[in-house]
Amino acid sequence: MTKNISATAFPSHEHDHAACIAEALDAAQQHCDRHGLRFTPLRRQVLEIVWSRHAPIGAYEILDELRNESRAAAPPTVYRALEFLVDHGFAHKIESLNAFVGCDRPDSDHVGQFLICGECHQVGELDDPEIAKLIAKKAKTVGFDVSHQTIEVRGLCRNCAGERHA
Amino acid sequence: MTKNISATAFPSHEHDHAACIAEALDAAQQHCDRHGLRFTPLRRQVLEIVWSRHAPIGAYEILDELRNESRAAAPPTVYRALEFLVDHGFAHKIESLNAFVGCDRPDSDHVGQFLICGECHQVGELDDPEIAKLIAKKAKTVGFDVSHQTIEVRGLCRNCAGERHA
DNA sequence: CAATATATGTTATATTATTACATTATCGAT
DNA sequence: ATCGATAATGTAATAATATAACATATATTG
Repeated sequence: MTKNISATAFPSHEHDHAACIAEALDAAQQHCDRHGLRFTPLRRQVLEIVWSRHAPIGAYEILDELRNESRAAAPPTVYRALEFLVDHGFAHKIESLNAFVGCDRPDSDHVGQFLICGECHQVGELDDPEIAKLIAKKAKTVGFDVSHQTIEVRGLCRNCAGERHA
Repeated sequence: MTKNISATAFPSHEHDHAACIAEALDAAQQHCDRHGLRFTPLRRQVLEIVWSRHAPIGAYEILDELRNESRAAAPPTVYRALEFLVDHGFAHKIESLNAFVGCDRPDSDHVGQFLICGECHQVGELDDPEIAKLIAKKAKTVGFDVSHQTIEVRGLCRNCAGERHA
């Protein structure tokens, strides 16, 4: 049984946030080095902003952050960086929120299966091949050939469910 | 084995379009009658526009249609009608397209599992409880309690696959 | 170092969605 | 029937999200 949720999903409130951001940036850096991709200062900065919150962040919030960090920025600045990050698996877009989350497994060519907590708004990522396969199989029964899946699930995460009962 | 894709999904190019719209409108009317909902002329008109295309339609395209049909209309006109239609299951929003499709099974409290053809842009709706259950089960393994699922799948429908080979 | 390709800056605008408030239509009780 | 309450629609303004088009700068390659 492989671990099927990322380590950073629904972290406890006490987790070492700085360290987990650093890890994600390192992973991205290494991936880019290995694949001849240009992890430019802008792209790194945007990824850092995305990771600085363990929850989806909108493009215009990122834009505000960039400007706070005194970088010249306009919407295309952000959207282009996000396009790079999403294309290479460093981040995902959550369609139902028009917002973006970091992904710490750039290597795996996974379908993102996102668990979005309605309480803390954090997002966990399942990467379960069984789900993907079942959907592809069911689609096939009606003659549909799947190329990409968008799966976004709302609900309550373990941390928040615990707090409700406390 | 229950039929798990709606009759109107990926209809052949020769299907009786007028009849299938009429059916959907009738079904909506009956559902509203039975549940004390007000199927007003505006709501009917918007639903008819949504159904007039077997593919997702954007709110502003609906707005244009309404104006063509010489009804006073502004964005809230459309969004409010859509809210009603979506709330009661007569239509669904496709999050990844910011667009809306008709649903011909208002009664069933189903999760929509949408098959979006990249070629003809039509949308089929799976309503497969196995998929929904598997996702809920997998989420549970990481302590996540599911309340709603958004599932949107891209690919190629049977009709279009056939035409490619023809 | 020149030529090319890639990335970013900048302005403008397109697209999608909501807020706020006025008006009209419908429903229920008298 | 009509009054009052509720729900639906009209209307104007604006917010939020995303892209197009073109200029400039930075990196890569020969």
